[in-house]
Amino acid sequence: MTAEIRGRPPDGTVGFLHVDMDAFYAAVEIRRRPELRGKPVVVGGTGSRGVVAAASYEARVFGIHSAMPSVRARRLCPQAVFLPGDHSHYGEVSERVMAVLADVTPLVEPLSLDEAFLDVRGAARLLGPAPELAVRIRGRILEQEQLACSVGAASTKFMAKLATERAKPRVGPSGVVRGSGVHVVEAGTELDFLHPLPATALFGVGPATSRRLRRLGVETVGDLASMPETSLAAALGTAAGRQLHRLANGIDDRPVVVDRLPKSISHEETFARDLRSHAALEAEAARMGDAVARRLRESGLVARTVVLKVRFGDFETITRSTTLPDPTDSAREVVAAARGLLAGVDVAPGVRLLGVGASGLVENSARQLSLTGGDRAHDAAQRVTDQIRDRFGASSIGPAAAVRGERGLRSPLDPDQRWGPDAVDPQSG
DNA sequence: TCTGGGGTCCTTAGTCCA
DNA sequence: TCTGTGGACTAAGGACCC
Repeated sequence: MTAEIRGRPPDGTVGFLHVDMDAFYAAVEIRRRPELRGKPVVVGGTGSRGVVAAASYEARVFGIHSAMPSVRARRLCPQAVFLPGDHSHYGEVSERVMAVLADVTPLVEPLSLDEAFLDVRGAARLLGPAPELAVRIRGRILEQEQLACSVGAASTKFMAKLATERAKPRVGPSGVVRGSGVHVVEAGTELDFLHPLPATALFGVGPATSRRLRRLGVETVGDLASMPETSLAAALGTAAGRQLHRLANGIDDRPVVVDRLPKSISHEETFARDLRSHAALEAEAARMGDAVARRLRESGLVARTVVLKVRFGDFETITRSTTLPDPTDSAREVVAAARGLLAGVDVAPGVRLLGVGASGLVENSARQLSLTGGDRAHDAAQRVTDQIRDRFGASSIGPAAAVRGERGLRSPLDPDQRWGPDAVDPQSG
C-alpha cells in the first residue's frame, strides 16, 4: 500500500529547495564519453521525425534547444554529435542523485528524472540553513556523479524553481557563461525578485496563455499581479486565473508531496511513415496495450478507463476513451478496449501517431480480493509472462495480435525507444 | 519549418439521476 | 406528472510541463 506523505505548507522562511540537473541527458552522455566534452552534443532527434530531448550548453550556443525538431537542429549545427537516448541509464543515474537528496530529508518530491523539490525546514534544524544545504547538495552530486546541477532556495516551491533558473549556466554572445550554481531568494524579497520577470516565467504560462495575456497588455509578472483576479479568471478560466493571480503575488501554499500516485499510464509512438491499414494499427494497439498493462501490474495499479490517441498526417489529434465495468491490469482487457475504440476511427487519411493509455488508476490490492477463478488463472498467466520478459527482454513474448499487420516499421517495444521513430546512432553507422 | 513521449490539470458538453 | 436544478460521471480536447 502506497501512502502519500506531505510536507507542511510554507511558513515564510527559506525552507524549500529546487534541484535541477544541468542538461542532464547530455551531461550523462558526456560523462560516458569524455571525448565529447566541450562539443555540441544533442540527445534524441536522431530520426527524421524526432525532436531534441536535451542539448549540451555548447549546442545551445547554436540555438538548439529541447523539443526542437531534429531536422532543424541539424541545420543549425551539422557538426553536433547526435546521440540516441538511453533512458534506462538515465533512470539509474537519477536514482543515485535522488538518494543524495534523500540523505538530506525524506521530504523529496521528484518532478522528473532530473528535477526535484525538497522541504528542508526540518533538516535545517539539524544540518544547517537551507542555503548551506543547497551548496552541500550541489557539491555532493558533483563529487559522487561528476554531474553539475543548479539549486534554488526560497520560501515556496514555485519561488525555489524560479531561483534555480537564475543559478543555471546560460548562453551569452561570447559563448557559455557559467552559472552561480545556487541562488537564494531571501524571505521578504520575493516580490522584488518576481515582478520584473516576464509573465512567461510563471508555471502555466505557455504560448497560448502568453498570447492572451499580451492582448490584455500584460508583459511582466508585475503586470499580472496588479490585475484583478476576476479579470484574469474571465480571460483564462476560473482555475487558471486564480492560480496565476496567486503565483504572481508570490502566494504558493503547495507542500512537498512524497510518493505521489500516478494518475495515468500511457504509451504512444510516432511511426516512421503514416499507417493506413486497420490491421497494422490493430497490431500496434495490441503491442502498446500490452505494454501499458504490464506497467500497471509493475506499479500495482488497475485502470478504470482506457484511452486511444490518434494523430493523423495533418497533425489533427483525436482521443477516444471508454470506461470499463471493472478496473483492470489485464493486457487482454486493455487491448480489447483499445481495439474496440480503434474500430470506430477512420484511418484512411493516414495515422502518424498511435497511443494507448490507462487512467482512473487505483491501487490493485482491493481488486485482488474480488477476483473469480477464471480471473485468477489469467492473472497467474500474466505474472509468468512478466517473469519471462524480465529474464529474456521485452520482445521475448507478447500478444499474438501484435505480430499481425505491416511488419518492419520499427523495432519491438523498447523502453529506451523514445524521442521519435528511426532512432539510429549516427556514430555506429 | 516541423512539430517525441509521458505526464498533469482544466474546461466544456452531454447524460443520468435525485 | 411535468419541469427545473444541480451534482456526479463520462468523454473529448486543449494547454502546459519536462
